[in-house]
Amino acid sequence: MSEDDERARRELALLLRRLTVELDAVGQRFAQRHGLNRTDVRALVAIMDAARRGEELTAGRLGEAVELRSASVTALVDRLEKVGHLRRARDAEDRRRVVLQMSDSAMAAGAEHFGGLARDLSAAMEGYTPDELAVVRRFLVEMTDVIVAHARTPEPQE
Amino acid sequence: MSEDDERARRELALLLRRLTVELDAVGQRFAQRHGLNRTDVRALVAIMDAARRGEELTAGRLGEAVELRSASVTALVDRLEKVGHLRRARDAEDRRRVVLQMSDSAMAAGAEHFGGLARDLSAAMEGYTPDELAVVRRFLVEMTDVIVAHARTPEPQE
DNA sequence: TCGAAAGTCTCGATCATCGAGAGATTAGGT
DNA sequence: ACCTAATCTCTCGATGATCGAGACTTTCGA
Repeated sequence: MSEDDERARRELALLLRRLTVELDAVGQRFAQRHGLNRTDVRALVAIMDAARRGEELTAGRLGEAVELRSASVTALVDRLEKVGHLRRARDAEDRRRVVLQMSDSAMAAGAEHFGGLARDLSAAMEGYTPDELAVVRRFLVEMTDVIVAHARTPEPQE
Repeated sequence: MSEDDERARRELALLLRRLTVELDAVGQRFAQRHGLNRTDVRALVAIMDAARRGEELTAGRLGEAVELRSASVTALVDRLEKVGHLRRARDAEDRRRVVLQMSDSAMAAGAEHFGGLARDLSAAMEGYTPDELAVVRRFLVEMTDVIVAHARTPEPQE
């Protein structure tokens, strides 16, 4: 393997990092625009993702999704409910549970912001052949696997 | 364009998001392992990046890098200095400035954690031809451009 | 039916961040 | 050489996000 190859691979790794930074900034922008913080946005996204799967999140499941303790979830839901982005509803089947229902306006705002990005990304992908997209797909899957291994694996001892 | 193409593109967008989530988790893991928070890690990474460019960061520039006000930077540097990850030094040329010098141990820990990931990513990229990597590179650059446009652009009015 | 478990909430404490402003140093115009 | 304005960092007090401990309600299982 040549040094140029090595440099090219290093550059790709940096591109991946840059992409994550900028994608984070998209959420950050949504947060600022709506007077929310990072956690609030993550929560709304988690609820939207669940809704797209046809599920409703309970407070507890939301806490798992955004990695917060129950006390913090209560405060989080209080914040979002106060500004009208969602409302609590007792689960009829298990009255201990609180299911979170996103308001139509919040759902629309989220779709506007993040859906618009998805559209633009999809449009930009039209400049690639199916074979090229397949290569990209394989690349992203493999890199994600490597990253996941690093995020979950114990520090190597040497 | 077929529906399969559309679905493939949507899946790629989701893969990009998943990758960012997992890459974030890598930093999160470093934070937990060293008793730091997200901001602290971002700060150390910024200082390491600068060091790789042969620069030293001042308190003010670090604040720009991690988007904190000066009061918060002072607190941040206090935290990192207290645990020995860096030390303050007055800039000899401009004595208003405080230059931040990362300790060798912190630098080593960062290189271990993030450098290891970079190595593994690079190794995983050996399974691709130069042409394939060129396609991936073009893809990442273009997608990042689209994302940046979305992070900086005003909301479209419709 | 009764005790344990699950789900959420309340309360008080802790910590990260900020705005306002102080203090020190440098830059620029005269 | 001055003097003012600008720059850089820090201090202080306030605000807000998060947490642990524990209370309360509801469900589950023996």
